[in-house]
Amino acid sequence: MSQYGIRPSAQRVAIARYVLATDQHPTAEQVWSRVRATFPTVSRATVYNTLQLFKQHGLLLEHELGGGSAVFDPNVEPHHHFVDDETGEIRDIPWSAIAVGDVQLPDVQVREYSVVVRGRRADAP
Amino acid sequence: MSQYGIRPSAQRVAIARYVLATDQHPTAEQVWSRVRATFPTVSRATVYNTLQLFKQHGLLLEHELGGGSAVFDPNVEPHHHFVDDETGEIRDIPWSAIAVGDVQLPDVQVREYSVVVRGRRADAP
DNA sequence: CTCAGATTTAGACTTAATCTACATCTGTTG
DNA sequence: CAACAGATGTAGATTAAGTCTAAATCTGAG
Repeated sequence: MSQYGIRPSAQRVAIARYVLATDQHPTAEQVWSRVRATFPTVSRATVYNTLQLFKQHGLLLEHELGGGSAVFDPNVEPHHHFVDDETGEIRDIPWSAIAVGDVQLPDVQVREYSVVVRGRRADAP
Repeated sequence: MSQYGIRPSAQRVAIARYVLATDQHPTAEQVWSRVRATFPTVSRATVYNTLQLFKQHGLLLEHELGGGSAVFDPNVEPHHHFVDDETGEIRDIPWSAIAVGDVQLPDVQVREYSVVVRGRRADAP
């Protein structure tokens, strides 16, 4: 973590161990709740601050995909997303799984783009 | 409006006149604020309820594209979105402007998909 | 006209997220 | 090692979006 210029405090390490390893796309509140299991005194503000810090240093991406709250994703490579209409669950889709042609818009410098897919599990009841 | 089985109360007409005609992608709070200018007694609950009603009847789409709040869009045809990193402004992109290949995911029934593009205006300071 | 059901209202409530003021920790310097 | 400054963390207040509730009002069928 220090390679990124982030001082590895105990709180930050506890947060990192969870959020940099999960593929669950947790919300900030879910991260807080999860981290408190092993670090009961960690405050909400520290979790929110640390998530923003990780994001600023390129360790995390923050997505808003519905459900009313932002989720965090340690997969910082370009990829697409699937959102389950019924459960809200989010799944990463590999970049190569969807072919997207040139994205050029008049008067726009494109920084990034991705496809958001919504639907349901084929075997859902 | 009655063709859709929606009783056209004065409040609903006032809301519809704004939100079904705009391309500004307003949030619910912005709709409320805008409608109050011509209908000062309309309540927040009515605006929220009516937006959901219009959405359920296919007159509106609701998008979450960052900025922390949902926006409403009377353009219900498939299309993509551009989000300005600096202003948060949202612009519709015609479906035909971006070529997207087959979207097929294992064990998933796809209901819809679209591309979200982020960047800045080319002439921004 | 009456009344049941639909609609609206004001305000309380919930939740995510941010902010603030103070406390604590840590690395550096003497 | 001790002291200090800056970085980090804390609890709790605050804000903002959105939802809910109970009561009031409207509307149209009979």
